[in-house]
Amino acid sequence: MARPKSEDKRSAILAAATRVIASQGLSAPTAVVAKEAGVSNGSLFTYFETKADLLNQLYVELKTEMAAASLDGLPTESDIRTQMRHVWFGSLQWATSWPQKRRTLAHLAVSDDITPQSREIGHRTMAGVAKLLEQSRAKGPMRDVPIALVATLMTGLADAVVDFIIRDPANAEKHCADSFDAMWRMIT
Amino acid sequence: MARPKSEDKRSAILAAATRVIASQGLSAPTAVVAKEAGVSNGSLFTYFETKADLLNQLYVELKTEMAAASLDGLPTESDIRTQMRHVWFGSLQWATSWPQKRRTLAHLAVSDDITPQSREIGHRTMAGVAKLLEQSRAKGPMRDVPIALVATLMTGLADAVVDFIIRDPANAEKHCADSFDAMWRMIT
Amino acid sequence: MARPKSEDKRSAILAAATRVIASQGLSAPTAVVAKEAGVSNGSLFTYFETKADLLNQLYVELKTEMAAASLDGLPTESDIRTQMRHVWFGSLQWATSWPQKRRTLAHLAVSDDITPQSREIGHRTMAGVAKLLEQSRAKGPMRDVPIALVATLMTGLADAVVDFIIRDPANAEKHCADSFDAMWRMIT
Amino acid sequence: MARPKSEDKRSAILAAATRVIASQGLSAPTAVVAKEAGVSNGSLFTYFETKADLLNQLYVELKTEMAAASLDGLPTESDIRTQMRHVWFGSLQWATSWPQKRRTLAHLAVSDDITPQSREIGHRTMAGVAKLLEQSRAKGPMRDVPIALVATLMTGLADAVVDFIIRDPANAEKHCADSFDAMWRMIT
DNA sequence: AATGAATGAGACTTCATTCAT
DNA sequence: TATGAATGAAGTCTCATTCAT
Repeated sequence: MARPKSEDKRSAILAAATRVIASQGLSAPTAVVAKEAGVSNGSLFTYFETKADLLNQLYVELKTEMAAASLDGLPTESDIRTQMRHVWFGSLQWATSWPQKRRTLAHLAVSDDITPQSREIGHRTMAGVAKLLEQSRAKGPMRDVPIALVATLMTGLADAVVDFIIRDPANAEKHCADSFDAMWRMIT
Repeated sequence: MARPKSEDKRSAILAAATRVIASQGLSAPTAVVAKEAGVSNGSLFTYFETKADLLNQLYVELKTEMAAASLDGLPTESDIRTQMRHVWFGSLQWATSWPQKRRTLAHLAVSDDITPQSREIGHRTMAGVAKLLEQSRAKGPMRDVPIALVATLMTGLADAVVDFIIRDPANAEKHCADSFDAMWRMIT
Repeated sequence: MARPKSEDKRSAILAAATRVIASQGLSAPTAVVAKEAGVSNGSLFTYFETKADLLNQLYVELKTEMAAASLDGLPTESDIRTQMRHVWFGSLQWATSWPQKRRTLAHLAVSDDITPQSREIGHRTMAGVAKLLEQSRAKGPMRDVPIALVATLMTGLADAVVDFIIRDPANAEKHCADSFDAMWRMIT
Repeated sequence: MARPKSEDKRSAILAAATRVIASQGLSAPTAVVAKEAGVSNGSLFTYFETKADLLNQLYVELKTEMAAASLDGLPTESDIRTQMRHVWFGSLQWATSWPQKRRTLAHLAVSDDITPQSREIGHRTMAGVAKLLEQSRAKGPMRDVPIALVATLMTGLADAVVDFIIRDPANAEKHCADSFDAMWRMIT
């Protein structure tokens, strides 16, 4: 209860959790996370009530960060395709630059500990992207397809490319471009 | 002589594991799986040496079943698009008909317990689909993109649709059609 | 119930148990003993009702064998010292020739599974030696010490030498002689 | 800060283990040891990493205690025989005063869980006795016998007497004296 | 009689969470 | 507030013994 004293410590724990979960999976003990964060066993629980709570907050944090990376510096004056390309490259770049964050996020995304509320928040961070997407497909072949399906398809595509790039980082740039073209063909 | 190891029991355990993991996740206790299968705690371990072993065998089994569903009844005489459509509908249908299997497979796919060997086997079951894919994109805009990337994108797309359909099964048929069209635009 | 059919199988199990216990200790699973004996899991229990039963029978068998080795070829016409020396060398030789038997016997000797009855039987196999011992100390300094104590001391000495010889087998013969002299000084 | 690891609790666990192992053997469950120590199941493992670790520490502790009992109050100014007699009575007295410790030590001594390191440490605690022994036999009939063998013989003798005394404690004093005389005859 | 699958009690150990310091 | 020892429920796996074949 009450805001914990040190925001640094909170961040340290979240960062440690990211690293530990990336390498050990969600079953990583909280004790290991605490040690990695340079914090005591018990302190972790003054910052996060339960392990599930930690996981949820981490999920939201990573989702938010990813969204920010996609939208940062968006050329709002340019045409839709250019903006979309910016988003596509931004999010892929984030994911491939921070493989641990991306890996941990992937673990979290399938966890039963993540509440619908957290998922909803995560979803909302992507609102900006969703609007772009809406405009992109407005006059294309998917104009009558539920937007939710379109979004799902795009996300699925993006996830797949990231997986691929992580395994073959040498040609990241080209894979980004190729996949963007594919995605664009799909919705326009 | 002596009671032979019963194939029925092995199947019962795998089926039980599918159900239990779908609802409780990978951390489901082996004891629960055993009880659900109507088998004693210890018996599970005469059929599967360790829990990880059970998980791996289940993974291969489900992957194989899914591949079989996609390729079953493939109209080999028809044109590529028709065949591809058959595969697309087949695999989506399997996934939506057996939501528990699909959900469990999704859990298994991200588990650290699944060995590279198992993944390799799972991969190979999709060889038939891979060939079709190769032909599909041969003359399209992705002709110079690595086939592995194309396959990854398609799989990502399919996974995404399945997730979507599971949440909105009422319009499964339509979502299938829409997503197939999207996919086809992407590669041709 | 009823005598089991094959005496060979019984022996095979006892021999296997000797080997397995020597290397794995008393906690060796009965299943391992059975496999080592080339017999099925369940068959072991038609020859020995329980694991404890197997252990007890093995104890008696080994004790008996050791006693036989000591007394075999005893020069009953010679003087006491010569006979005693024969026994001493005989039993040490057995113990050093069959280190596994000796090791297993040592394990069994401290086990809580060995019943007083079995120990009594084991004790009795040494009766011949006891009589010799009785005569040896009759006129010596230990003539008024309880014979049981004398026997205990002698056994303790013998055990100790065997341990020593097993660790330094090269000079077995000399250690035998030295220790016999020591023992003889002790009781005469 | 925080509750410090309590030396009392560690001792309580070791003492409980001594009692429990004396009566149930080495297969005594850690849960029983914990309960006997008035400590929770899990706490045992904050003091001892594994059961084997507990066993090893207990072994070293008991060995050390026994050595201390033998050497405590050694009349270093007296002649060798007197000193040796002091040691002999001291160690026998310890063993007969603490039958549970002695019994547990006997169990531990034959356990495969005791590491060579622990045995080495145990061995070293007896260094003081070894020196005395060396002097004792210097001019006697065993002067050319390896000292290690002499030590082994003596230990074997002592162990045997203890076993005997435990079964017949009434005449402990006399058995001590008799066995010491026997031992002394042996080495001088 | 022989086989080996079936059983289920329990063993050791881990770990989220609490609480004394 | 920070610490880390304390807790005990729970998990995986083992194994003596039984029993269907």
